[in-house]
Amino acid sequence: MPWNFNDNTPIYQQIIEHIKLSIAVGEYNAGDKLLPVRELAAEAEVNPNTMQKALSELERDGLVYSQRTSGRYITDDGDKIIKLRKDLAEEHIDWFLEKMSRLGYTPEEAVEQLKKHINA
Amino acid sequence: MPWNFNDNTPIYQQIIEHIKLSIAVGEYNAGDKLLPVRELAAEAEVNPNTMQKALSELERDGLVYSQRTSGRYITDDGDKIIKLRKDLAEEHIDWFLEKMSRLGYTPEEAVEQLKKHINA
DNA sequence: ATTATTGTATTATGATAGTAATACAATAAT
DNA sequence: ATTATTGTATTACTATCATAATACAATAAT
Repeated sequence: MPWNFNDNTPIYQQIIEHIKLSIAVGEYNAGDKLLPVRELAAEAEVNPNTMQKALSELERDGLVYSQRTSGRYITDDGDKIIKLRKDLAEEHIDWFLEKMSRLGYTPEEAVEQLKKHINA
Repeated sequence: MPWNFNDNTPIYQQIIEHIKLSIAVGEYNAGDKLLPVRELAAEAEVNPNTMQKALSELERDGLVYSQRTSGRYITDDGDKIIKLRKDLAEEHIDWFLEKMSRLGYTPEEAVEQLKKHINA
């Protein structure tokens, strides 16, 4: 699968988001083994260093961990994954309400606009 | 007023958003005269070129126009300003639904989560 | 014990983007 | 006509990023 990047954001950050999302929606499960950095890099068609950079950050977040030569794994903590999805949703919600608020919409009005948009 | 910037996004883009927002919510009115680039730059504490770059883009969007030495003005087209606010809201809605969709939430579920968040 | 596979670290290079410094151009004001 | 004020253009500096090439480190597999 050729990963899809846009030009505005650094690739390594897009990789981070991509993998986070994959974890959050269950494309990876707790404890799953990841492909080696070099293979992931080949698959995404980026330099191994770029992939490594992204993975390192995911490791700092505790979403993956690596075992020296055995490979790299998704966290074994299933709750963490559930929390991840909730946190991401929460972020989007906060962001949306914040933006709408700055435009002068109350939370209730924001919901209203959202509904209107969906039923159209 | 010291403008408030974060570090992730280019300053000139943040300026664009800032001014767009000011126009959209009526802090500027159609036809209003803007301060000179240099003064705006001083006020925002950025380099004049950075301010200029932002203003140029707003000009391409037709939200402001400049008259050689007399200065720079907000568009005279009031409808355009009304449309701007709607468009911005629309953008945020689309963005929100898109992000939630990728997390596996249907539009209806997204609304539900949003409501839940507000009543908490 | 040796080898292959994996992650990690180092250093360098080229490209791009953002910012900055400065000079130029046009015209309103005097 | 001159000057001050404004927008605009040019050029250069700097930081970040992506890539690349290589080397190193650890351990599972043999």
